[in-house]
Amino acid sequence: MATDLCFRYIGSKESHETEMSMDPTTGGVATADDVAKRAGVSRWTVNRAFKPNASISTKSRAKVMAAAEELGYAPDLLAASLASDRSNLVALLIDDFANPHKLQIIEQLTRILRSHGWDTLLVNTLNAADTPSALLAASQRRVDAAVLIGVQFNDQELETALGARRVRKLILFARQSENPNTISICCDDKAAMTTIADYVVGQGYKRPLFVAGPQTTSAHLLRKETFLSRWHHIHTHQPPFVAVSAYDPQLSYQAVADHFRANSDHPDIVVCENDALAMGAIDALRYEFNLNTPNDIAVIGFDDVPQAATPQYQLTTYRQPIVEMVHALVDVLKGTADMATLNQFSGQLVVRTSA
Amino acid sequence: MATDLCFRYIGSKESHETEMSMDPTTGGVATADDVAKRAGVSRWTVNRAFKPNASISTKSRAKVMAAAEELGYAPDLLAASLASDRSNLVALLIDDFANPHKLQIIEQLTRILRSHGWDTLLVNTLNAADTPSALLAASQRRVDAAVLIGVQFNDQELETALGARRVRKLILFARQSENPNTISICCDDKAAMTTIADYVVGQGYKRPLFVAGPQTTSAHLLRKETFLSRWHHIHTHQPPFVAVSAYDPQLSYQAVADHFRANSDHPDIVVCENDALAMGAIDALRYEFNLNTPNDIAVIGFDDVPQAATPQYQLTTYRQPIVEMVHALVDVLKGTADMATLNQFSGQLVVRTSA
DNA sequence: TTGTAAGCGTTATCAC
DNA sequence: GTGATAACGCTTACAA
Repeated sequence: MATDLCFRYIGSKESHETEMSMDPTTGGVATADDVAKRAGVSRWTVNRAFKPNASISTKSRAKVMAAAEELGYAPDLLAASLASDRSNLVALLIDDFANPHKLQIIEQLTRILRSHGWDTLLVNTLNAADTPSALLAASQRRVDAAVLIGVQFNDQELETALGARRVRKLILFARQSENPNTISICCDDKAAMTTIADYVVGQGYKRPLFVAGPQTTSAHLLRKETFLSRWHHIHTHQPPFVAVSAYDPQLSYQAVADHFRANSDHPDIVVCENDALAMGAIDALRYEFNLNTPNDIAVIGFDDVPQAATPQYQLTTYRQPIVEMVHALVDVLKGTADMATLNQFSGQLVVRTSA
Repeated sequence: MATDLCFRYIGSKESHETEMSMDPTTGGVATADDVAKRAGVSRWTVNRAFKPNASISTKSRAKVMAAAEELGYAPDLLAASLASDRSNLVALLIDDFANPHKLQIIEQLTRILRSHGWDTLLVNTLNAADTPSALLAASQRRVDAAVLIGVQFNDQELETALGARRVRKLILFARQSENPNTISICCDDKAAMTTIADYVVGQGYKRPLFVAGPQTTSAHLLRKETFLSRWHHIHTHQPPFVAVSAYDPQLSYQAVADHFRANSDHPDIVVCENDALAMGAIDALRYEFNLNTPNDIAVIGFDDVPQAATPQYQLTTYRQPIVEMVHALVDVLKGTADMATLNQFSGQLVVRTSA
């Protein structure tokens, strides 16, 4: 039920101290009407002047732009959204600021969306139960789409939240989902993880340990399953794995340390679901057991976060084509995307010295 | 001039594939009018029902809420903003996603603002010249305030951008500025750095090297100046320093390495303007000169980012009271802030093993 | 406590 | 190519 969702409202007027300056000639902010009057044209013409390919004479446009410049006019996107039913606003839902990869995504997403005319509403979702509420908040701003970046959510709740209000497009970025109401923009995780598994086999490692992240039902990575089944396919046995409840290096540190303490037959390689976990693993091995990569043990990650390239990690990892994926998101927003290839991106293995 | 600013507009209608479900009874999304009709009250009463302390009978409110629930109604914040001239939207301008401290700020800011009813527009400003354009974009969304997090900007351009459009409040977060049009919410940098300087002196270090960030004119930290003058005050000589063009560990790595190679009389402590620089410095010392903290050399930072606590850094640093500062921001937004204390926050020295 | 009417600044439609 | 007029969904008086 949507009963417990927290509605946003806009409160009553309050005193505004430290207001910024406004145009004194109009007593407020210039509107298209002001510009129209000054330029001696209709409001609609002013409007047209601000549209890239509207049918308007260059002379009219010049007049309008000159008047707009003098008045400091810029179109009000709020009013435009209200009238047009499109906001050029995208909500970004994110629940984990500790994972450097999410940040790379945010950075590219905000940058590229802005260059294409979309603004970004950043919504910090606290946990899976909070996602519907965040989605509702976004819908109240009439976002053109909501993009979930590895956000934990519950299909059932999502369904309710979606049905209740309009969220035009629900996009899962860098995650796969079978939910038919969502659009996934992601790598072919199976292919990627198979590449890694084959690399591990090819390098002659024999005793892998897999470190997995949260085992969610809704938007999972297929990385663990793929690696384990691929390994099983080749070596006819399933390697051990540990799973942590968040992509947090500290949790990985702890889990790996625990595993090594509990098992005397140490792995020769630790394969991690992503770099955040891999970095925690490397730290644990180094500071708890004095095992260093690559001499004593190997570690492999996924994502190629900036820290992966630093001297203390030199992490072998898999890089997703984030920029391409964001461009695909822009296509989705424009409605020009090829839906068939959206979850088929492929990246590349970046071989450093850790494995 | 504002001539080169890039105006946003909202383009013409396009086909919407993959649309989400809408309420079939109305053929679209429920409005306050629909709810009013269903509940048998006026639109205004519906409105009141969604305001926390409006004068409305509990019976009316219950009727309205029941109807709203059935129809899946939630107030449209776009229309509300347009009508009320307040958006409950805050723009967050950020230009550096590599600095972990910025991320801590983003996380707290988005979380706390949301819990107080404000949504966050995240604007990725590419560089100092881009800030006015970002500010304009924000103003076109009628944001209640723009918050700059350590964004590089040029006072002159800012002035023009502000004059041209309404940005009600321009807030500098974790930065000081003399610009009278801005509100600074920050630590008392002088007091903080004096604490650090006195600690360094007290621990008996004799030959500090200071690593500073970009030397901007508009929103500077007083850290370098404070440390150098404090040291001069005590030891009657000014220690050497290096400055890098961004708070990037890699740049710090390079600058520190260069300094150590160029000067044979090595420092006994490296004092850094923040943790990002400090981590780069530690890496450089370790991997270029095999100098480890704290035995061979000491390093001290500022910010207490999460990585500062990891085993490879164990960084002594200064923690700012981010959460308190964000609450102060909320007060500023509400108009209830005590403007006199906004740039007087004080944090605490976190002593670990690096110095 | 509740209802009515007039905006808010755009876009969409359709004439000219 | 250009201009009137009606939405868009809400808030803000003010009246009942």
